[in-house]
Amino acid sequence: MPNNHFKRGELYSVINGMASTAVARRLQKNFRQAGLEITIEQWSVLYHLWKEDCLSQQELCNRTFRDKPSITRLIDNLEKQSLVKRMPSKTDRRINLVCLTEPAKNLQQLTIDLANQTMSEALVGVKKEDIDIVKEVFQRVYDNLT
Amino acid sequence: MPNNHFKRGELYSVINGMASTAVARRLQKNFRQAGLEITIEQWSVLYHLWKEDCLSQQELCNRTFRDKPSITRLIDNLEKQSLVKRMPSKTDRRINLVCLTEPAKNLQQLTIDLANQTMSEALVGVKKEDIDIVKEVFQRVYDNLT
DNA sequence: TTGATTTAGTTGCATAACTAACTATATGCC
DNA sequence: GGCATATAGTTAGTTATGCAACTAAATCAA
Repeated sequence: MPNNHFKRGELYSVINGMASTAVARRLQKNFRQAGLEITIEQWSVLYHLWKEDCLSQQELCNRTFRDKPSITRLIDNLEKQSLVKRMPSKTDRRINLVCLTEPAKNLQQLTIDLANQTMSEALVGVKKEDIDIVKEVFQRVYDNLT
Repeated sequence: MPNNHFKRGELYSVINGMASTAVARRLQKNFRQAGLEITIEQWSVLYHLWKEDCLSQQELCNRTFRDKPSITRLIDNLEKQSLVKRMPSKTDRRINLVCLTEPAKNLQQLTIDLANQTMSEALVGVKKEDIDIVKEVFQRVYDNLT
């Protein structure tokens, strides 16, 4: 018997990421209000570079769950804004290392604060245990499909 | 004290809809393998029309959580594929009623089956109670932000 | 009735996604 | 060494999203 616990009307909203879309839109809005010109997608790349700088584009694909063309263009746009720089790898000439510039390094704290604030707004009235369950389910779904 | 129960590394995946993106990608793949040419976004419009045919574009905006330009273009593309037809409302000349064509009506059962099958694959090993909690959290997050 | 406001929908512009096809470099095998 | 294969990244084409500015029709109020 299939595991169809989502009713039809709800199925759709899961697939289309109703809740996560709403969170992303709010964060984008909060970025704009703070005078930040970056998109959520650009931020997600910077986010991984703040954790570990100078990753290859392929590594950014893995960590952001994006394909190669998407990363190519995100890096293009981030480079236009002088937030990252492509550096050729010294050991493998196929590889570009994507490194943060000084201005990008300075954005880290502000954007993390805005992201935390956005999640706080989103999670008002949600119990910690339930959040843990959501995280587990997300991970399980992701693992089931990849 | 802020409600930051998501740790940093997980925060991002919620905002970018890691899990729901994976589900959407799998469903798109299943559509393609079944020979269906429609996108997930187009399907989400058809989905609401199967529940209730001949909705206005504004009503489709509300039900699919999309803005007006997005719906305009989704309808444009669905019309190109002869899956829907814009019909002028008889009582309000500003309104287009978006109605299903016969070919679109025939797609309903197949796509619902594929969607259910996809959700089954995604939800292997996930408890029904946990799914209910996810749904509640999603709704709460959505309500908090809109 | 007319003039302001609201509502429904469209268009233009920028960014981003996926697929497929491509180039260039590295690796592995004979 | 030389050829097949795998890996890193780019480009082109289509679809979709968000925002701002726009047109047309309906509504509301003086």
